[in-house]
Amino acid sequence: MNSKDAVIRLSALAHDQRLAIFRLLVKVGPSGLPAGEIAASVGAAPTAASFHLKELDRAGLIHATRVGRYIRYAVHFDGMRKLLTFLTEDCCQGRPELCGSTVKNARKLCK
Amino acid sequence: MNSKDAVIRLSALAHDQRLAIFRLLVKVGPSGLPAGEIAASVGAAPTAASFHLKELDRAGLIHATRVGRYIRYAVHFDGMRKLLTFLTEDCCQGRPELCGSTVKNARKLCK
DNA sequence: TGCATGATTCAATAATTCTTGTAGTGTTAA
DNA sequence: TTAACACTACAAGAATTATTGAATCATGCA
Repeated sequence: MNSKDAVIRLSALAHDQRLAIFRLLVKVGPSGLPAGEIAASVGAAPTAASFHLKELDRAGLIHATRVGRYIRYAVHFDGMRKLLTFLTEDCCQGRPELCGSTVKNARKLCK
Repeated sequence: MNSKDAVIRLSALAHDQRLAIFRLLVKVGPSGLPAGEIAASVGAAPTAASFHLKELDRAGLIHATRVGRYIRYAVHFDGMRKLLTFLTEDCCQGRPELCGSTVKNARKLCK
């Protein structure tokens, strides 16, 4: 994970509908959802949803799998994890007591 | 933490120099650094650094404190934590085993 | 007060990203 | 093979964001 990839991922998430799509897929888990269902859930036109799904895919945050005439999208958990790790790397010079409640709460992620 | 705030924070981080500033401040911890030192560290002009610091501040990711004629910036750890939590909320419907290595590794955040 | 230093604000241009509609591709089933 | 469906690709105008230098503000000290 380098800075350029992180910026691409953060840019992908820095959009209302894309963030909603990402969070929806995080909730759903590895099984994912077809594009049409995603579009309906976040209230986006199919053409817009397709565009945003492509952006998230390109950023390495989700991945697509064709199943018959549907295309299912699911979160790319490793891509998400690497981004989160990159953001907090070497936090407080490895002295977690300096972060206050950050450590304790970060441990609750995806609990 | 709502979607709009999250998008503002993600947009703030989705920039090469701002991401570098943020990660630098995460490493440094609560004591922070003066604006000039931050600018020099990330190779930005003072005027550009000031602009980016303001963006990060406005997003609630860092905060400023004047100390004599210096202005020190430090990470706003609670703002960072809330963003990370928002991104992974209700992950896999509360069934962490579905995430694979995500849980285990998320726990290493800010270790 | 007057000056040097650290940092910010402003304004104009350049660059990127968003939005929307239309056309097109791939797949299923009659 | 033809029709219907799910989804994607492309293009153009609109809107937002980045960059830069000059001017300005705030503080400390002689």
